[in-house]
Amino acid sequence: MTTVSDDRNAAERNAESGLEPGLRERKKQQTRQAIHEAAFRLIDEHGLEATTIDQICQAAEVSSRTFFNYFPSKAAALLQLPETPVTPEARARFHAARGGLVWALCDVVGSSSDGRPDHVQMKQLIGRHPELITTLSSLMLDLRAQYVSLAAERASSPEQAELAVALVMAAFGRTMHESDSEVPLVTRLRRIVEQFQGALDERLPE
Amino acid sequence: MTTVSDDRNAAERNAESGLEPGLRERKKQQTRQAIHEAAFRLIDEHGLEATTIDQICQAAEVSSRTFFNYFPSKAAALLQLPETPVTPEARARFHAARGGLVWALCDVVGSSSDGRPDHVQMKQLIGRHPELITTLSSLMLDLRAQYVSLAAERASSPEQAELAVALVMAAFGRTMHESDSEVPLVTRLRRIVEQFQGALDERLPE
DNA sequence: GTGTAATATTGCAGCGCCTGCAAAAACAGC
DNA sequence: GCTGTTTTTGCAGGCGCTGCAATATTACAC
Repeated sequence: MTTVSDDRNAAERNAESGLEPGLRERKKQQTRQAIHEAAFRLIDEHGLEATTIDQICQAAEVSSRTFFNYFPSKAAALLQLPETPVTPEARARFHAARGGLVWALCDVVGSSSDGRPDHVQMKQLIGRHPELITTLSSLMLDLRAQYVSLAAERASSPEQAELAVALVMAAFGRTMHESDSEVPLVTRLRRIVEQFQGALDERLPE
Repeated sequence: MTTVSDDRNAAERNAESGLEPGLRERKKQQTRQAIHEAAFRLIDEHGLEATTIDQICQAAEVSSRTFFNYFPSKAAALLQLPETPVTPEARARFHAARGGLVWALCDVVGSSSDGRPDHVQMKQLIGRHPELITTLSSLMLDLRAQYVSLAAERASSPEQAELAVALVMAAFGRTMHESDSEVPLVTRLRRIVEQFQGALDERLPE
């Protein structure tokens, strides 16, 4: 029988009590980071297709089975997308943002990606390997769903929420093709949305 | 040694001389169609993930190796995207279209899909299985490239061509979520692009 | 320190997707 | 029928990914 009186696991109790993470948690983060870095280095060197998961595991010194305990796929280990990009702060900023729904979404999407510690290296990697763009967009599908439900909080209809997200995600895809990594993503997103505007107003249909 | 005097194969010689296709060619089309129909029926019934390629082959009465002689993947057999959606007629219509670049692209993209013999059934299938939308968009990537080069023929810059295609493809993705299959795709594309316009003009940024 | 529960890592067996290669079958033209 | 071409098929195998059970490691109470 167990000695603890509740049904929460150690990690939850730890997070709730605000204590520093124990050895176990530190090792997990360390393993996760080792896998990610090995994936990054090898894929940057040989490409996504040419790099096998076994090679990554060998470089990270873990078994291939452990790899899948941390990431569901090779691309996930490389890109390491946040599980919940819509943080409470992002949600607050979204509701406080001035301008239309699309522009508010640019803020959220842009800052969630800019906030990553290695976002500069990621941009450079994607710049060197354009084929990763399609991989990225397919991995972003569940993130996209979160953006849709966020957008629905300000949209007049669910359709309008999906419409706005579709626009911003299309703009996000375009930002990947640009090479100037020093400009913050939010700015670049807004620029592209403005270009969308220009393209649509170019000439009205008959 | 061979009895023909040139290095072209039978199919090319046939197409060039305009003769009716022989038994060999007819059987190929027949096999292709059998695989496609089996894939369509089984996936519609059990879903994309739950249907294995071996099941499709069994239903189509071909070996699994033959399957891959016709289609590179399960989804490709189901959707059977045209290899060249930009026909000469589509190109002519594109250049003759009035209105801006985006609107002209709507014509091409819309008609290339509406022209399919089974486009009504495909729409209904996608309506019943929304998860196919992501599969479809990843398969459309090379088609997208063709649209980009087509757009470049009328665009003032390559960037503008890619921008316009990104917009139209985003609109195309939205059309998949609608259920009214009787309205032609071109019309629905234009409607969504107009909604894009409205969403962007909703309120200008500060 | 020791014992026990919780958690992480690993090996293994296995399914499914997909490819190259070479043999066998089917077709085309004479 | 015979021959060359094309298609089909079987086979071997790599790779991605998952479930399961055994093992090793950490956490905690005593």
